[in-house]
Amino acid sequence: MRNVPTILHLDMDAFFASVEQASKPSLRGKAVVVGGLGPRGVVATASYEARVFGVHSAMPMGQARRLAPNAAYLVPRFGLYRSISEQVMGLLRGLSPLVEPLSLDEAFVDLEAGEVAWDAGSARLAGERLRADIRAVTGLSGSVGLAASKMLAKIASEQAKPDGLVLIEPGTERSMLGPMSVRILPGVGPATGDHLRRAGITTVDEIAEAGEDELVRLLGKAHGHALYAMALAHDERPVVAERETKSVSVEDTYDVDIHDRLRVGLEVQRLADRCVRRLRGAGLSGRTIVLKVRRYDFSTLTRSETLRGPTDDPAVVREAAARLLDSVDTTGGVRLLGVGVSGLADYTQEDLFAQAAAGEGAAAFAAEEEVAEPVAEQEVVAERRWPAGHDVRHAEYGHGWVQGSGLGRVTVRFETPGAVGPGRVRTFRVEDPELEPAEPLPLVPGISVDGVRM
DNA sequence: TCTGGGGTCCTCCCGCGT
DNA sequence: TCTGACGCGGGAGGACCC
Repeated sequence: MRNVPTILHLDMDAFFASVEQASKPSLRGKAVVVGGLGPRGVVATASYEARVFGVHSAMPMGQARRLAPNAAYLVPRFGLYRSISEQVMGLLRGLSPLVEPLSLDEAFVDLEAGEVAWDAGSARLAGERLRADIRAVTGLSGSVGLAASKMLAKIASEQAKPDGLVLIEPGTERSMLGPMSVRILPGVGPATGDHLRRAGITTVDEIAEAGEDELVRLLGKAHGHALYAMALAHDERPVVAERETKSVSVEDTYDVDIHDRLRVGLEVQRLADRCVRRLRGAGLSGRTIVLKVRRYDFSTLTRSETLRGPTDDPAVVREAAARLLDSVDTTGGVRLLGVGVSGLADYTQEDLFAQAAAGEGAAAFAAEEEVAEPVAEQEVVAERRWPAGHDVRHAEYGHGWVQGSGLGRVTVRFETPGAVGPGRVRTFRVEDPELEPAEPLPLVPGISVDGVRM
């Protein structure tokens, strides 16, 4: 392990919620919850104001609404988050060629490889400058951790939150880590945490004291060795810029369990098509088709089938998924269905025969894009057409966003990211011809969401 | 109170070939 | 010829992460 704190971990603060607050002045300083709004939705991100009420990620939406009934509840806008994420990742790549994104809002950077830092002082300077640049370009805050390894840099950024920077001086990591809960180590979740607790191990120091053999006995080879090393603050994992995709999958949780076997079959076909579209979009094909079924009682099972060669043919994936479904008992109803493809190969490695076969059905397949769903209820139509939080434009009142919809009405607040105070609120009929969906506006005036100066 | 979606990695089991 | 060890691919499930 290097002995200088030149690995940087960036974690954007409450990313989705912060983006929404930046684009909607009336929500600044308010509790904001972003996530699925259906009956089975969960919280993706809660603003710090909402966390005060006990709302946190992965919490069922219903529970969040009871805890914070007056918070703003919004549907995620991944397109917008992705474009802002790209701006941030661009800034990171300006520091070093070794940038490893972990998600839209997190990344590791090897500052030494970028020759922007060689000791604690220069690393801290680079980190503070980065935080200032992120704020200037996106208007958002990010927290930075600096340490001599990935694990410690990540722990440091956690401690730095929100809107801070923490640097762990080499030589101090064992004494810092020792008294902390085992749960701060990467790879220790609820199950492993319980497992260790039953063995009388609750702190990082106790892992080190237990010894490597005992850990391997408790948790198995790979996990035991890795955890013991982490507890001693040994982590040699390099920052890796390019990581190849290993699988592509899509899944849907249904608002109401599906009992009709025919309908289950149709949904599986739709998911297979969506999965193939994503696969092709990434220029990939794969050999193993996976069907995932979550039943009414939340028990989850997967069935898979490995083909003789890789495919990106929708018909082949549909048929495999249908065969797999034949082996699953769905009586009692299903709450989730998913289709995935793994064992990926580059599309270009596809043999010519398979490509020719794929070509035949391609036109028909492309035409099937987004088949209209047979939706009965007016409410659902309104919510689909005017999702809470999405941008709209009105011929007379200008740019705004949907506060809510229902009973044939849609309520819009007219304001833009640059405005100082909250904007006016108006309600319209859902079919109002003067109202139309709109693209998000840039968060920082003069800098578009694509990062281009205007 | 009732649990998303998209991934990764690990373990265990089984059958097969050597 | 029988048996076992072993490696490997495939299949299922589980834990974890954001």
